[in-house]
Amino acid sequence: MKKIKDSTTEQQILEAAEKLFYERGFAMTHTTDIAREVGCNQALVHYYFRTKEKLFESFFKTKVQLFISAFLTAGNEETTFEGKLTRKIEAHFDILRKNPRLPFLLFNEISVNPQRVESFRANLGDMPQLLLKAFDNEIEAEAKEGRIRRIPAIDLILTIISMNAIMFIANPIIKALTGADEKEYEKMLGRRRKENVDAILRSLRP
Amino acid sequence: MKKIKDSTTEQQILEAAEKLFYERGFAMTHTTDIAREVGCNQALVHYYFRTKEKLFESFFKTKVQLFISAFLTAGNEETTFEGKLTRKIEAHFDILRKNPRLPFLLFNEISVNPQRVESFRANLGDMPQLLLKAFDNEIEAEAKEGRIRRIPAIDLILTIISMNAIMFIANPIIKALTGADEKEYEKMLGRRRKENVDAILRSLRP
DNA sequence: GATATATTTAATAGCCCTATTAATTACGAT
DNA sequence: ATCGTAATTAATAGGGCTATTAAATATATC
Repeated sequence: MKKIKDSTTEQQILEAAEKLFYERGFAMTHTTDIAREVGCNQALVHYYFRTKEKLFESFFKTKVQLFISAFLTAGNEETTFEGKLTRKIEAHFDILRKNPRLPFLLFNEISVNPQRVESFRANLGDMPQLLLKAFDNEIEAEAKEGRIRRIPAIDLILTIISMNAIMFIANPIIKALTGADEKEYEKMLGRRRKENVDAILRSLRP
Repeated sequence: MKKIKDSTTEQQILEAAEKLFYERGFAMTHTTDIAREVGCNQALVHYYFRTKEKLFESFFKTKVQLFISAFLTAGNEETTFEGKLTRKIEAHFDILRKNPRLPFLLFNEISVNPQRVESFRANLGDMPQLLLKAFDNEIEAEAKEGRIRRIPAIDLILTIISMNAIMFIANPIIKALTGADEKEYEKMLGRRRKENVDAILRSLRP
């Protein structure tokens, strides 16, 4: 009666949708494109996901969680503040490297369609506020020891996100400005990963 | 025979287009929307600009120049490296504040439609390369004096762009994460403007 | 193997969007 | 006032996209 295992088709559709949403965003990805990508009939896309909007959301939600969780999990095994922070920055960078189009899509779709912030908020609850408070405390403790200057946690987080994300968001512009090809760009990425950690740690010195 | 002065209509269309392109991007802005915004017939949009694509380009070009020129003009009256850099960072931030949707649209449209990089490149020629080289020299001179550490100019510029732009690109997400309203957000912006200069200068210390 | 259910397809309704065309009005020059 | 050009409009062709429907095929269950 019931499907035991996800037949591969539904999964395929989701994957094709992911690829195309990444490449073109929501508005410019059509259900016909998705079907063509999978090699199935366009009606199937609607059969499984009803509407394009619902398909997008089911893709979007999992990605939002992925994007956020980088900060939460990484670096907790480290003992020093500097060690923890370094690992968090690196982990964030690495997840972006694996999903280079993700930050862009995130910012884009939320901008164009502000209601999506709700799905965002619903997924996270008040975790952000708690996280910020905890982070503020850590900073305060470290500052009390005189090892770093005081800075609001939100500013530090924004700095990390922005410095890491820019390489992926601005990828085509950077290539155009610098004339770098794909290979050189990869090298830049490796350098930038170190540079970001370095610059951020320096910027925190008292 | 010839139009002496741009009749206001063409200008109005361009302005309405600008507003809507900022709000919704290219794909989701329709010529009918633009006409409605202006209060004119939709055919007029095509009468003046032929196609939606051409209309977009004529808006896009001027904006690209605006975006770039911030770096070139600002701070040249200052004498010290630190003074110059500070002014450049601030000027860049201020231009973004006046055009909060600009970086986003820039990144977005170039991502979705990579051919636009050409219009980008055509507008700028090899200015970027020259600029980078000049900046590299300034950094080297300053580093030789022991006042800052060595860093590739491209990294420094990317840091500036990313740290400044993030507040505008991620506006809705930041509001969602922090729960800030418009007023609080404005305050954050003011603080962030200072913080960016501060953090960047610190990150350069030897 | 018969029957029920799940999957897939073909066809299409209905909508909205871009761009064009042909007709109308406004306006400047002589 | 008239003629010519510019500006504007109404109407619509033509195309593409989403979503639905009804029919066909595959798959599981008994």
